[in-house]
Amino acid sequence: MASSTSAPRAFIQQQNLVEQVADYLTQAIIQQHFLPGERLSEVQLSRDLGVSRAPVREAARLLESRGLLISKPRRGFFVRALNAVELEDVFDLRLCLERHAIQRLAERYTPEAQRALKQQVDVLCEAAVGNDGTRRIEEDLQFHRLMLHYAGNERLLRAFDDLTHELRLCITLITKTHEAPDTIATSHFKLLDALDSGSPAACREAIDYHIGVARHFVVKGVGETGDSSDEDSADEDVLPR
Amino acid sequence: MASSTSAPRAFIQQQNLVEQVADYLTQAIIQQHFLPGERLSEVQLSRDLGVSRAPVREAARLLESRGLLISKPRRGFFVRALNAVELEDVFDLRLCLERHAIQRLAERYTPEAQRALKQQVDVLCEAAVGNDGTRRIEEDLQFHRLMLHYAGNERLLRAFDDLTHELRLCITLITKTHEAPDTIATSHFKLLDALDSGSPAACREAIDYHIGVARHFVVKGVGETGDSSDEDSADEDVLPR
DNA sequence: CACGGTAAAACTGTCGACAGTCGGCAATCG
DNA sequence: CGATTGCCGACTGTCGACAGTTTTACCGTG
Repeated sequence: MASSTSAPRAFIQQQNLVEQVADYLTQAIIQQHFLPGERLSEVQLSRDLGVSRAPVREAARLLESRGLLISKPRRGFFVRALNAVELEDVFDLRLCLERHAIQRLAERYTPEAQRALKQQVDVLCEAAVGNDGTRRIEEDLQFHRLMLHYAGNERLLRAFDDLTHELRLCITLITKTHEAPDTIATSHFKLLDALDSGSPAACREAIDYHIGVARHFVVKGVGETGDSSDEDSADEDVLPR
Repeated sequence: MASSTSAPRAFIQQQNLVEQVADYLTQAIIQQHFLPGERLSEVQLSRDLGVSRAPVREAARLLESRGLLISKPRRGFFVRALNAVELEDVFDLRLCLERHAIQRLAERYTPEAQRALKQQVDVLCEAAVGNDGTRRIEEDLQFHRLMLHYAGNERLLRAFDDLTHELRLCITLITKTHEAPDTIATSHFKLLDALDSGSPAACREAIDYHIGVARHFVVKGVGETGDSSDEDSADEDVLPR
């Protein structure tokens, strides 16, 4: 993380530097090369990546909007650290979005969507038996992303993507305490069955159960491994306008 | 804990240039000083505002994340233009968020929340009889923001705030075709009554009706005044990962 | 007169540099 | 010995400048 004499990424020469830096930072944060609460030095990063500070700053702003970083004035950018409450809020919002999405999807459940979702469940099951925890999570998220996609609301999908970025903040926690392979499979098959049935109530019940299980595992992981870091400012949110 | 007033917030020093430029740009876009689809020249803006291009670029990135601008590589930043479908999506997501919020709020409807909401409805009614269309919209949004706030999910509130930024893109359309004052009042009183009743079904019905009316007026406004602008690229969304 | 090509102008992406500010450390005082 | 104050280093915020690219305007040609 600090004092990286090692050349991190040599292939910084393809498209927008900003997006490349943003991708690098995202991966580095997800893989915990930068720990939650850690401060990111702009000059350090620009030196390591061999670019100027301007792209680094703009990429950091991008990640800030995605909830991966937070900026303190005159202090710099810090890796976001989710506490238990914030994590609960994330899962509550996810429940909100996916409930809505599965209802919309049930209204317009095309054979194409059905095929794509089934295929993704197969991929997920294949990944579930492997020991690559990160890939398991990614395929899981991809299934849900497909649901949101076929729900037919681009804006809803964007809100979900924003949320998954934050979810990836604690992806290492999830990989350690994830469900068993067969649990994952049955849990997703239930979603497919509910969609096939076309019953809104069944869909809602299935998604509620599904998110509830995921939330349970993540919260358990946070509780075991330790929560977020510093709580420097105990400022109560006095309803900003 | 000496001072009970607890105002350690030292406003003495204005914020950084980035936020100032962002605020200026936001207001300029809302007030249609920059038309939808119009390109924003960085050098022009920096000259006009008397700052360098760096803060302008960072502010533009910020607004891009809020959905007010879109950036095309090597082309620059353009004012976002919502077409009819995107607007429908925005209202669908708003319905999703507010349905969830009012359910959560009903579960924890404190006297404080009740008082604040009632007060805001009074303010809104007062604004509704005036002829300041923009303020009417802002007070309306503020009421809904209060609902989201007292729902107790910070992340949900942030998603709502992101959405309102996009809603403000076509605020001038809304001001022209907004509802009558008494309609606004009764519509919001129904929400309060539903919350007072504590019935989830009543809350859902009230918010569905409420959002539906708002959506109707906005879509009508778009249909009358004209939709979005250029559709240069007819790229079909091929399910990006 | 329409059209295509070329060159100039303008603009974005990126860089290095300077100034103001913040945090930490040490010297001084009670 | 502990607390306070001044200083120093490091860093962020901001700026002007350069290179590559896109747009535009002009000119020549069919």
